[in-house]
Amino acid sequence: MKQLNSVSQLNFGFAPTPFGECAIVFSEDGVSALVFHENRNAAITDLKNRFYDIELQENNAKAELLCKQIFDEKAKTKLCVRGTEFQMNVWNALCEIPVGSTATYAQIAQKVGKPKAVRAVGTAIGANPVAWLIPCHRVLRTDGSLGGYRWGLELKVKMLEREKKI
DNA sequence: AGGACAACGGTCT
DNA sequence: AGACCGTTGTCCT
Repeated sequence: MKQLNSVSQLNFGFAPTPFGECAIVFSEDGVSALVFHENRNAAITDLKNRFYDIELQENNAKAELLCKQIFDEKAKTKLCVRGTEFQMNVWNALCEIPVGSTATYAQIAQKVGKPKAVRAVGTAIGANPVAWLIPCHRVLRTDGSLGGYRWGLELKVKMLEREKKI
């Protein structure tokens, strides 16, 4: 996955998904954010926070096309995100969890070469900017319980169930 | 099965 | 420097 470096402008828009409406931020280089929200204002606040230094241009038509591609087809979507080196490592590790299976926070910590940084892995996963595409929902606690989810545990469960069927 | 708790490491203020 | 966290292992009841 690519690192988003200094750009002045990105596209964003709202679009329907099987899990409710999402807000998505994107460019030629790939998806920079995909978030769920209670209402559009909350989404905008969230995104302005993440991209405080970048101008966001609304383009819902493009956003809908992109989401169709993401959730209908199984084509791989390019990613272009911003994060610390540690976070990038963690997110890359998440992308290696196969569809339909799960991993634990401890396993991810192991994978990024910092077996004791479990707690930090948790926060890094929580900072994931791109729901679904970076499959942070596939990470559970070591004891098998759900752990947390930034956009609500209910959504985490829905995503896991949908993947089970594929 | 479930609660309390210390230790852990990255990130934010 | 201190606090916050999508955790974990251990030690309880």
